[in-house]
Amino acid sequence: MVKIASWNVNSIKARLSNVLAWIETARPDILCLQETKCPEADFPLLEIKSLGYHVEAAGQRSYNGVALLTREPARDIVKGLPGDPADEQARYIEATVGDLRVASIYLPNGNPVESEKFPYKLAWMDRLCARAKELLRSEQPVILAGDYNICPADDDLYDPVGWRDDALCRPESRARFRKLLYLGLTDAFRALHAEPHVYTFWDYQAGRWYRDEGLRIDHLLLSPQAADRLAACAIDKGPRGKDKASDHTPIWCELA
DNA sequence: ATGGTAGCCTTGCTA
Repeated sequence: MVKIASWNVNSIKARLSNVLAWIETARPDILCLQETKCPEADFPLLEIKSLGYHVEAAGQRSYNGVALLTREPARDIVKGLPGDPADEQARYIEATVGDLRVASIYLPNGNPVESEKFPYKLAWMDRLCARAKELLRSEQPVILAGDYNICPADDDLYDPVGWRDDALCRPESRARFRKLLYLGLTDAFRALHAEPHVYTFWDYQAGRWYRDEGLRIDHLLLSPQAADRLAACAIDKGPRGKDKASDHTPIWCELA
């Protein structure tokens, strides 16, 4: 059994003690991080390596940043989503770990939709779709894990009407997420859990956590060869309730 | 109620 988790930590430096504590209890084989918010040279390697993990990171100052924490060394690392050499935002890292090809994805938020940020999001999703096609052609187990900044359906958030025109819920965004599924990828959480209103993100503002008013925007997408092995998938709400919490909480799955 | 919070270092921007 291999356990793969994804967590938007909203700064690895600010979250280090929470992350270390979660790793010690959850013991994932692979942990995909997003919004690390630091260049690779500043990544807190010692503390993570002392828990028995290898670190591969793609970062930049202040914004974005992704990483792969793995118990086995990662091989054949790709940093940056292929398809646009001019894109300098640190939102994608991909590697082979054991027999699994895994990516940590921080998909652009896209708000406000009137700005250039929304077309950037949609174009980024088109590039992700192209990359997913390539990976699926390998017929290997693949897991695309991360903060997709996409709320797939109205029962994946607390207020569908209020969020209707948000970049996380817009039809253009949801259509591109469905396109990933139509390629043959499986939403691991939805494959095993039908219940509505289960979330991975609760805004810091307006008491959203205390009211359980959140969104399901962090996803584990599996190729058929990975989905065949899917044994469990869960959202661990524990870390969201801790002091100095990220606004996201980890989602994990186990493959037989 | 045009609010509210968190993290970065840019005392505004991103989310």
